[in-house]
Amino acid sequence: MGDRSIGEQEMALLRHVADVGGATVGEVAESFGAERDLARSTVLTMMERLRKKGHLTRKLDDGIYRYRTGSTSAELLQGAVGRFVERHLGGSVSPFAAYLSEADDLSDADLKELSDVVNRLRSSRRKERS
Amino acid sequence: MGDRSIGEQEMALLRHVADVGGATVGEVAESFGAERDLARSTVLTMMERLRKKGHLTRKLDDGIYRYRTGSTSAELLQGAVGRFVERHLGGSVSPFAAYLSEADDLSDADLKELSDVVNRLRSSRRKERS
DNA sequence: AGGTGTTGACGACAGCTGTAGTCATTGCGC
DNA sequence: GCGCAATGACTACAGCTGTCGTCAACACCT
Repeated sequence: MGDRSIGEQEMALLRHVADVGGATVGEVAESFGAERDLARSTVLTMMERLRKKGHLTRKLDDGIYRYRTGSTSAELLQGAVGRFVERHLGGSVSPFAAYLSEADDLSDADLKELSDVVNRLRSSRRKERS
Repeated sequence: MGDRSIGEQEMALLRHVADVGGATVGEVAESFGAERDLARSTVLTMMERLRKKGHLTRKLDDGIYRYRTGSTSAELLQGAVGRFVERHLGGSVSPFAAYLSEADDLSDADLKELSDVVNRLRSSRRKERS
């Protein structure tokens, strides 16, 4: 178990499965796999590795296995971000701020979202300090 | 060349060299290497790999090689963040926002920095739209 | 019965990373 | 002159990821 490390392509596949809410190897190969030009066996191998690592579960359904994730796509991403911040940035988000200030292709929606989050955090800080 | 991929430990080493502004293998082994319990040969191997990949340069100085980075530690981190956002988040910053809103150990300094950046971006947006 | 497509399970291989051992050279102290 | 420590260059190897090929078992269609 314990072995929860995950690669980039694996994460993409995992999110795909999470997004469609469960899928068979054949289905994943036709959508996700076809987009990236992967052989069916490649998709199968990745899904089985993810299962061995505990990121996917499967259940026999009508004769074929249907795979599912335990988390939503958003949760997976959030976890990935957390690991990244922890491991690469040593827990500080300051480098991320530096990146943002240079990002010219930031969408208005992203900016608003960030702004909202920051405001929410700020106001909750104020409360705690009182 | 082109081959600029980099691993986690490699990035840490690279940043260390950037931070001290250039160092010999022996020096890196004694500081960075000792902290992480790495053999001198391990450090040497990593530094040479980084050099082959173009992340480090070296120059004979008093009989021994002194290695240097082309970028500052901050720039390296920023690049890492950029690659992460690009590859894992598909260019969207929204998952980062989700992460932030859950991060309870965010420092006041980090929060202020984020807030400042967001404000700066917002005001420049206003200007552009006018 | 025979061909065809789908599914599952393995085995395999290459490239990257992390980590180290070993060997030859060289400069320095005794 | 000799031994020791520092240096640099190689070689090596294991684990993870990404990618497949192949084989066997079934299910169907004709």
